Amino acid sequence: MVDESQDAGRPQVTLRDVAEAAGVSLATASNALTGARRPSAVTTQRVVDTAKRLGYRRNEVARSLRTGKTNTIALILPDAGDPFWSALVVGVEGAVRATGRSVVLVTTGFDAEREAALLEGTELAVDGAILVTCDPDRAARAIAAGTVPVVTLDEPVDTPLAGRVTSDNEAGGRLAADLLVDRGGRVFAIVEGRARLHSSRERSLGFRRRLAERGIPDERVLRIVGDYSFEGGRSGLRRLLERHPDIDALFCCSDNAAMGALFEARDQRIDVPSQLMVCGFDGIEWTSWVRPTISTIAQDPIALGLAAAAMVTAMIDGASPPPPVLQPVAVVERESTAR
Amino acid sequence: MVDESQDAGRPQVTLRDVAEAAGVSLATASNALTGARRPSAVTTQRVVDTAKRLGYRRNEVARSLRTGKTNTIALILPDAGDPFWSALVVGVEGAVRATGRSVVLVTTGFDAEREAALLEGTELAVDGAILVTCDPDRAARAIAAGTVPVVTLDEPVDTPLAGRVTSDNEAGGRLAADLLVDRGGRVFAIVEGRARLHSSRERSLGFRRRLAERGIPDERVLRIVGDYSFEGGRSGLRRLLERHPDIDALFCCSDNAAMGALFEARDQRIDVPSQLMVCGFDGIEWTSWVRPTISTIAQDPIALGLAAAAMVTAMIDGASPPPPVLQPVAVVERESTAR
DNA sequence: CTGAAAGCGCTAACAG
DNA sequence: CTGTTAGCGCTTTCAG
Repeated sequence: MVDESQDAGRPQVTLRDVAEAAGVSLATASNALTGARRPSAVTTQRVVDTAKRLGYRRNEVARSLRTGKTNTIALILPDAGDPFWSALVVGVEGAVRATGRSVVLVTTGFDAEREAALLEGTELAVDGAILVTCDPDRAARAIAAGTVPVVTLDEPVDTPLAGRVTSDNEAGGRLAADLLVDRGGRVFAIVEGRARLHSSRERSLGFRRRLAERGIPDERVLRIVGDYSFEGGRSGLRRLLERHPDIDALFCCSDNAAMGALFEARDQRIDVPSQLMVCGFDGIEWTSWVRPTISTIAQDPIALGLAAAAMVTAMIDGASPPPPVLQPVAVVERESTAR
Repeated sequence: MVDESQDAGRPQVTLRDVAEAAGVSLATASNALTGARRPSAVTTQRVVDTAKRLGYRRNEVARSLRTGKTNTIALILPDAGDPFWSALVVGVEGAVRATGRSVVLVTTGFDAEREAALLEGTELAVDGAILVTCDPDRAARAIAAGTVPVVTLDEPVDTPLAGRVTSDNEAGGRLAADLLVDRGGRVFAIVEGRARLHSSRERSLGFRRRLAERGIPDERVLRIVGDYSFEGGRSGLRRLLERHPDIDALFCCSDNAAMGALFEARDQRIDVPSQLMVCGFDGIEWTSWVRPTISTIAQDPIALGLAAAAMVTAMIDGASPPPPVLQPVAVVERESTAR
């Protein structure tokens, strides 16, 4: 059954083989190739040449066992297929790679227990983890029980034990409010994400606070809880309209939801933007590919990935969780709010 | 500088600690927890309880060094942000996870040398690799020089050393041809992907062979080399129209390109589908979100991931590369070809 | 500047 | 059924 004939022909060339062939000790060979302590130039050269000649490949696992570092970071998220999250994967992977490590990608399918098990368990053999949680409360406990440094990304988790990198969700909500007010909105509504998500609460809060500052009191802002999905936006708008057919300015807490809302409006023969303005959140590519193109509050997934990678690196090197990083967001104004 | 105060409070609990606390030998403790050989129920229970009490976490790195297996598969691809590839990431990650392994995601940004270095080098410490290549020829050489089993996915590589899982690209091309002929196309054109990609060649070949069978000889089929990107489709159609303004049926070898072509048509005030029909390839989600919705030849990224994971698993267990797997594709007919 | 030796934590022979 | 022992391949004191 288990034949293990791996690469039957060539047994692994070890550092010992190289050392013997080069006529130096194991220690010198190691130093020549990996170089904590640099041997003489001529010795180094001889070792390097011998290694190449023999086709030596360093065994990273043995190295990891000895050094206690795997040079690997876990990226844990609910779904790598979501357009915004896949952009985040790109940002994180690039930034982590730039630190000389690689990324172990694990998706949880929105299973909070699985997410917690990954954080608590040791099944992963990584130096640290970057987490996009689907359940901040459960994650907070898991992080406390866990053993490697964790940076929460995009979706904040309320714990001092983890680093935190998010977009400035509240500022984003405020920008959306200004946009919709400036373009002449009168009856405002919002499709929020799932209630337990801080990001959604902050976006909603920023939106409503800014509306209040612009003269629209909170009790006049219609709210519904959906989620960040296409279907969440679609059914969210439908339910809103059932009770308030006069809504003319909608803020969706994700672009997926904005997309869903757009489809619902089309089905109900409500023209966007003349009858209903729509503003999304995230800034994913296809918001510019549909008609009408969708105005949105854009996050910067590359910058988010960079910040998360830097933070987890610092924590691996022994730092306590640095202060939270808040990435700026930007308004992208398009047809869906053009009056 | 390097303080390494990791988890300063608690030093790692090793298996030896557990064995001592439970009053058994190291071997018995190992067997109780990992169980190649099952100790008596009572002993096992005692060890398990002790491990839990001490907060023991198995060191996967040490285990890997001993067993020679990392339980990790590399997924190497040009860009995890591309809509189709991100679907593929989802498929592969899920399938690999189901085998009890995890995925190390590495993107190459279309850098063939980097891709080759990953395949040849040892920087990765994985049991096997699933490769979506950007340069089949370079990859073939790298695979020969490499040391772990490789399965090429989606984009075939011409080497007997690697396993191969692809969609039935030629059949897909034929389906596109039938669709466009059946809907009344008269002047046929194709925007191909980059010349070195086998997938593109096969899609084009299937398309043209089937057209020939339906009475449209190859020399009447207009061809242009673009790439799989949005911009490739957009500029591809533009260049085609410059020379042949009468084209009325277009096959794009990717959905991204079909999307670009749709935009070019809109800019040139060419109505789709009445003046120009467009068919894409891949089956990504947003082809159903634009107007007109785009007909396409759908691949099945979940099935592809499953097949690739199964194949690489078999190869890790010592099998020679199994025969290539060809996944079926399916026509998805939508507005862009509705006459 | 170089070498000898210890040992990271675990599994798998081999004995009892 | 359980224990003893020998490493997996590497880095890193500690001596010379």
